[in-house]
Amino acid sequence: MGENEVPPIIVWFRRDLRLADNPALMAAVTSGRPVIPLYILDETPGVRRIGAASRWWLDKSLAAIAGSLGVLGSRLILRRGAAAEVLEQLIAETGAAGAYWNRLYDPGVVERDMALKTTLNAEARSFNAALLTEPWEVQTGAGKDYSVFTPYWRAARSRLDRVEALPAPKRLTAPTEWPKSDTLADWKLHPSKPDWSGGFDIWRPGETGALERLAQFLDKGVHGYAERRDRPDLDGVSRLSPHLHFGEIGARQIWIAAETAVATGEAAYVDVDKFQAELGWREFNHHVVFHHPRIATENLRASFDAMPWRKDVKAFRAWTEGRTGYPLVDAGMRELWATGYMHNRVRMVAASFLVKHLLIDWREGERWFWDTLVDADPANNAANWQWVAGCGADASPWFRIFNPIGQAEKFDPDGAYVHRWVPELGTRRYPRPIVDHAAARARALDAVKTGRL
DNA sequence: TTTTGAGTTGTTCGA
DNA sequence: GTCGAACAACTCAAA
Repeated sequence: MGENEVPPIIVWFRRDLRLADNPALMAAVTSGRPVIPLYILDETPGVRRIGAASRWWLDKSLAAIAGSLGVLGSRLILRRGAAAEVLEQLIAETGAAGAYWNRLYDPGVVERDMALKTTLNAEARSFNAALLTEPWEVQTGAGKDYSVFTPYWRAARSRLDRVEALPAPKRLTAPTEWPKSDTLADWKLHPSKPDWSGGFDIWRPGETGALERLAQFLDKGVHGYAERRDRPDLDGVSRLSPHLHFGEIGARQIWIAAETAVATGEAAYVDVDKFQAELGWREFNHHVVFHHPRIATENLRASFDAMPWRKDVKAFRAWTEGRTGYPLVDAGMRELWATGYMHNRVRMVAASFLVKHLLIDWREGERWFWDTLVDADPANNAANWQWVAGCGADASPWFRIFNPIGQAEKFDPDGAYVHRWVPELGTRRYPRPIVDHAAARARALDAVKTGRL
């Protein structure tokens, strides 16, 4: 680097793969310095590796953000390795004055980033891009973290009178010389031998796809969302979760768009509160995971440590492959396998079935979802599995056991969803139930009762 | 400190 | 078919 050159700022992209409402990027741009956008395929010990479906998504999302940066006269530098080493190396190579990033809140990542703040040989700055309210900003009257949703959301909501989002930068100054980069193809994020991603073509990863999805959802109207969101046979949910997970769109942008649509009366909104509360659950889950980092591996309620989980490889396999003989469960598991997604209502039923009907440890289900969901998220996935299992942050009566037949009748009344994913239903090829519902229910109630003593 | 009210998403039984 | 109660008592958050 020549003596007269201005030292650049590295913008370390992580799960914030967007240009709009990206405070780290905006801070780098407004510093007036050249900007080096970076993505690291992180191999830091203690940081959980992403699953196969997430790798598929990441591949497309990185291509999208690289393309958008290209339009602004910039690039995305790709490197792999332990994040700290990669950053130090790149700072040394480029003489960067700073490294900016947007904060994450999950186990391993928080420690990694905190350490970087003191060890990096450059100005390290972090920002909030992901959440409406960061985990430490909301506290109970006693100054503690919340573990019940309703009071948490009441407190968090009251802070959200004026939510603002940043625009996308118009232009990025390039460094005089670009550092070396891997190619996306080098990383082999897209599956091969076999390429199982045929059913994933329903998705459009990337910032543009995310904004389109939001517009589409708001356009149809959240009207009736409170009811329609429970119907897997209808197009009643936003399907923004993977976009949100990868930060292709931010919670603030969604919040503002929902508020604006209500204010301008573009659609008949009766259920916007319900939709916003779903963002609230995401906020709450991040709050919980920040204060309880071992949530993916340890019961939040220690009383569940005594639960007599069954080891049942055959049953677990039947569950993963959608061969339990319970149509709604099987449809959900097949939708997941085919598309990397499962409707929320069906997730609850399928997860409840694994934990309560099969008495298989929720952690096994959590790991399966981690690998197969395109929206697999350290906070949401772990917190929701614990919630279903009954050991989660929010007190839920232990006797709440979903009836997979009753749920199907209620939420898929014409069987459209079930028939779509289980076409052989009603023929001899469809398996008989691997457990009897009434017997399994009785067994689960007994196990929880005795296991808790 | 003690008390009090309340808590995402359910199921089954019997009247 | 509909409706209310029982399930079994716990924990949290705020007053």
